[in-house]
Amino acid sequence: MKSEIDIEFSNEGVIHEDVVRKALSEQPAEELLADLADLFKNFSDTTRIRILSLLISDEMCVADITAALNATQSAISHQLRILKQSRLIKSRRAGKIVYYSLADEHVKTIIAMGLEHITE
Amino acid sequence: MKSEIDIEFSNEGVIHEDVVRKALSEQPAEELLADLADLFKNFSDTTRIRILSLLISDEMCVADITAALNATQSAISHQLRILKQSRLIKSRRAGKIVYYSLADEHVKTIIAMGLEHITE
DNA sequence: ACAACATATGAACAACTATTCATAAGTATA
DNA sequence: TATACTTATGAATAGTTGTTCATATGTTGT
Repeated sequence: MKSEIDIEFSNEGVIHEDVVRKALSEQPAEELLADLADLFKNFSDTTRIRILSLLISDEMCVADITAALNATQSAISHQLRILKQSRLIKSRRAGKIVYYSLADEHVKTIIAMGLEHITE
Repeated sequence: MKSEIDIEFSNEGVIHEDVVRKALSEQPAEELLADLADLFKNFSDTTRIRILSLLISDEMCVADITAALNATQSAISHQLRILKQSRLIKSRRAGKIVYYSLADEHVKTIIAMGLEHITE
């Protein structure tokens, strides 16, 4: 009997079965890849990446972000919500004002990584 | 006269002018951020990230990718075109078969980076 | 030249997304 | 509590995007 793990895929039209089998066995779990796509979705919109880029400098309140990006308060607020739900940013309230900041260092690293790729 | 660089932003509603000024002065160019968003767009779709993840293991032909991902040949082909236009992958032809592979190491690094963020 | 096979591409459609507009919710101060 | 101010949110809309279907292009062998 075989000691190999059984990898499932439709054999239909496969040309190099060994390559497919190997690649699939080395793949991260399907769910991880979905989460990964969701993570990168946050960086795939100009408004959101501009917000994140601003927050690398310092924490900022909604009004300041809005002015800095020359956008609508509503648009910024909507995007902040998305970023917060993805746990990339966090917020703290001081009276009427809500300050947003990066949730951890990863955002910095990912953006730096991307910039490196582009400006090489 | 002032020796500072003049940063433009609508003063409307600004609360902490110094913070806005500082953040804006540290920002990458507008165009760079747009390119960055475009780069991450490639990783923000499950099909595309699954393709990239497969290609980390080895170069693969369209038929094999199609089978491995249990998708349509057309869908894969369309996404391969997008990835190629973004210069994340390259292709070589051997007869009827076209093999795709990662264009450079950055893809690996970016995916690894993302996985690290998720699985921490 | 023809048949068989691998890949690419254009058009159409459904699903998703970002913005706007109007308004609500939360907070401070008079 | 009335007002002004900051932020959040729901609905509507316009624009974008991924997949499918049909078909074209390119390649090999007969």
